[in-house]
Amino acid sequence: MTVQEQSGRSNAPEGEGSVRRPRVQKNVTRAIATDICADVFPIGAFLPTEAELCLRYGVSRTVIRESLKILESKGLVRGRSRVGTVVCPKEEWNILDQQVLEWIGPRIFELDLLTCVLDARRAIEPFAAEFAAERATVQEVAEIERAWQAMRDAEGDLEAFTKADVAFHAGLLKASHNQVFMQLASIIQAALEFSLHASNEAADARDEAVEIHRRLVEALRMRDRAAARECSHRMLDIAARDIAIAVRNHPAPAER
Amino acid sequence: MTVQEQSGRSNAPEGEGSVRRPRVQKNVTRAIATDICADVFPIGAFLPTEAELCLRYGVSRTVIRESLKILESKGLVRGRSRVGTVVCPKEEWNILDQQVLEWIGPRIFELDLLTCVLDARRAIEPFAAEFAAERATVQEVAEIERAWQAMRDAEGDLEAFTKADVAFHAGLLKASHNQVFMQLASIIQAALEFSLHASNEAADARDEAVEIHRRLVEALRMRDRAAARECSHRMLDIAARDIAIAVRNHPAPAER
DNA sequence: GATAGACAATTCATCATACAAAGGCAATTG
DNA sequence: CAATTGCCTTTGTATGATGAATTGTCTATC
Repeated sequence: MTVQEQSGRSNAPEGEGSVRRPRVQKNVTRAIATDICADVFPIGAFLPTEAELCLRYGVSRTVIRESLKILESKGLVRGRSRVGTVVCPKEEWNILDQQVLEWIGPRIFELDLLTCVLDARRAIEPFAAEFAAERATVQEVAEIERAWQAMRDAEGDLEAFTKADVAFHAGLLKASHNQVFMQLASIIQAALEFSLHASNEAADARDEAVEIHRRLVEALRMRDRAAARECSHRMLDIAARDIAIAVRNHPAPAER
Repeated sequence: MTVQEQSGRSNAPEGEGSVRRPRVQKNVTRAIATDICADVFPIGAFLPTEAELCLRYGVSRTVIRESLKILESKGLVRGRSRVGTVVCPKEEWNILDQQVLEWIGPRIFELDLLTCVLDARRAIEPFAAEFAAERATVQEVAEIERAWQAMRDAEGDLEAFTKADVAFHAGLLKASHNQVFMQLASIIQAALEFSLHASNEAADARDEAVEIHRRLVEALRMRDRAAARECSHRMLDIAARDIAIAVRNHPAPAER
């Protein structure tokens, strides 16, 4: 199936002799990227030549080349003149990049990323909470509190709860006013989305999480750095439980 | 000046009627990026049209477009169909990306990044040191020790000392076996390169740094997590002094 | 038979051109 | 004056040609 067919807007009447040219760049990039993640193009292997890729995805070389440039800039592939384009080892992938994480999707489980991210969160979030307690604006605190309210009101809606929790932590990182921490929001979001779904089904676990999140908001408002740090720690202990459950419920990585 | 002239390899004899076509993609991308960083194209402003960019940099639209795609994928610009390409606010830049940091270069001082990175290092490196003490292979410890030796033997050579120090910390992050920490190596490197030059001129300060780095290597070898963490903390206190000096010696950011 | 140099084949890199699509703007029209 | 419509501009896509460079082959020589 070509990418034009994927993008579901080929319903305009095909004018006689006129060629339809839908916008396909994003689709092609995603298609190649997900094919790489799905081992259609395995690590270390050469991608097909540009000409072959044109046929496979049904687009011109222009689109293929621009897609490859994007993938290369994110570390997924490396193009060598005259030789071809090879898929880079996963260590070189820009896993902190939002788009890359979207392309990886649920395969995040196979990359051992969840535990890495949890460890990183243990290092970062307590610090971020302290900074936020010190430097967050009232607007930022209010935004975080809105996210907390959404968590509280989510009731049984797991989707809404996850979304609110993600917003909470993203808001906290933003309120830390540290540019490095902020950049980590995307990977923490991805990790949360894929670990929360698996757990958080027990109502009492959710209640416990909501309560500790509330205490953190309060600490921010009181500008109490120590309390904020403590809340963050407790929060991560809960998250650790969730992730353990999520990982257990998934097929073992079976890494090489 | 066009980009062809910048790349200093236009010395082949110009065959009659034959057109020289040097590889210019990287140069053009860097040129546009550094122009953005240098406020030639200010934040929020529109870039010139693709046609104008072709003239300005003396390359074809193909090259311009592929460059813009790369910049867009790193968050520096956002292209809107049929409207133009605008320079994104700095918060959206992918400052953890190696290339972006190279483009920013010494302007890292103007972005308040050094203190951000120091705070991030305070959060991360002690953790990374603990993990490294636990999980580093003997080869990794040996590599870190080689970096330490290079620091010790650098004597007055500031360039060599900085390079060795960068290698030391990159090796430590790698030895933590945490993919998130590893991805932060590039920004820590950039921060080190630009802060070490400014300080480290006093020989006794260097000696103190060398000594604490030695103790960390020892802790790794003994698999002593607590000692590794402690060394990392002490190291960062020294780094904090260096950065304070570096920032003081530079023109005030004069942020908007 | 082994090695070195020349050569051809392959594939990426760049250029140039053409046209389609759609946002913005202004003239037109009610 | 407001809404519609059509033109202009600019980006998005397609295509063909050619330069450049790496890889492997082929041949000549020892």
